Amino acid sequence: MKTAENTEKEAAALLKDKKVRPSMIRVKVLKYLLDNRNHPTADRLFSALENEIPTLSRTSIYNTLKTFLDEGIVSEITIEDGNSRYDAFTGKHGHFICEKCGSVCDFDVKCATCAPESLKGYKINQEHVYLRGLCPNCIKSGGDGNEKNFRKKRCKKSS
Amino acid sequence: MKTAENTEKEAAALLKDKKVRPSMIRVKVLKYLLDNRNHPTADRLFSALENEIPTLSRTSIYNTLKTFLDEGIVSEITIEDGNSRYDAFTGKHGHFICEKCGSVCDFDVKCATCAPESLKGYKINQEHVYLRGLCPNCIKSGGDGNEKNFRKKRCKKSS
DNA sequence: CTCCGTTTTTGTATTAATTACAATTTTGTA
DNA sequence: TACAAAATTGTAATTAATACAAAAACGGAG
Repeated sequence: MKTAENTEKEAAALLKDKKVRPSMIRVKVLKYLLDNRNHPTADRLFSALENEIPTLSRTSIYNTLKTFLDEGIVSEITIEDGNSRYDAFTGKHGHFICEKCGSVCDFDVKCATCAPESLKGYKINQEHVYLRGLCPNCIKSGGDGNEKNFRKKRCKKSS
Repeated sequence: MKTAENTEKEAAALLKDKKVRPSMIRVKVLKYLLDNRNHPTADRLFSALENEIPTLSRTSIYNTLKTFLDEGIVSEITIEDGNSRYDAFTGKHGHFICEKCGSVCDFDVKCATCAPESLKGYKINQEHVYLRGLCPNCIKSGGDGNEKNFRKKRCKKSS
């Protein structure tokens, strides 16, 4: 069974592997991403960890994420404008966002690659598949998902 | 042959079709999007049109784009964080962004849909496929595209 | 054509995410 | 233990986008 200490060790090992010094913040951020596959924003990560690390600053979260991005430890999900989310899972998968509640979930993409032959002169580094719509919960609770200005306002907290 | 007046009329007709009053700004914004398939940001649209419409304000660009989004006249491309781009072409296609020069181009996606059966309780409204990498021009001009912090800084102008 | 209510456009102020940067603290090692 | 390098922090600045209210343009009824 997976324990908290296990993911902590796993995170540290993963960092050493990538030649990134496993400082406390880095380990805790990566551990959070491994334990909580909820595609958090930088702000959500900060909120989740500020209790554990009382001196934590937002800049450190941004620094950490930048390091992780540079080393390919996490990928950035830009499914929603102006609110980057981060994902530590490397297997190929797509992301769905509910336009009502803002939750993001993974799904398996059917095709191996979406890149066609017409891009043969290009170097492809990343591939992202994003779906937008309504999740089952929000369908149940009403609204057909075609309301105007649905979830257009910025909101800080979303899962 | 396609003339400037033609796309202007085309844009106006498209708007009337969607029950959106074809004001000058709306027609010119839509015309720009139809004439220039370069996936502009709001700011780029503003820069492109401020000469033609001297009283233009950025807010009007945002208002116009919001109306277009609500009516399904354009779609929003969030391939790059913190810089939404807009596209008036409705046929299914993916978007590639060059991590060096920031240019965005279209490509045909190979599979009809990327949504798998596992999402059968969901309502899918939009599907986006984004690729990131290096375009042929930037490959020629050097750099392997794996530089750290490559095009991480915000920059206003990009095509 | 003119009046009047509605829609569109505009300008200013605000919000919120992210970055810049310099100072401080921590870390690894000689 | 001491020192250089790396990590962390706090503050200020930047930027895209939004809120909102005032001004302007529009369109139909009389």
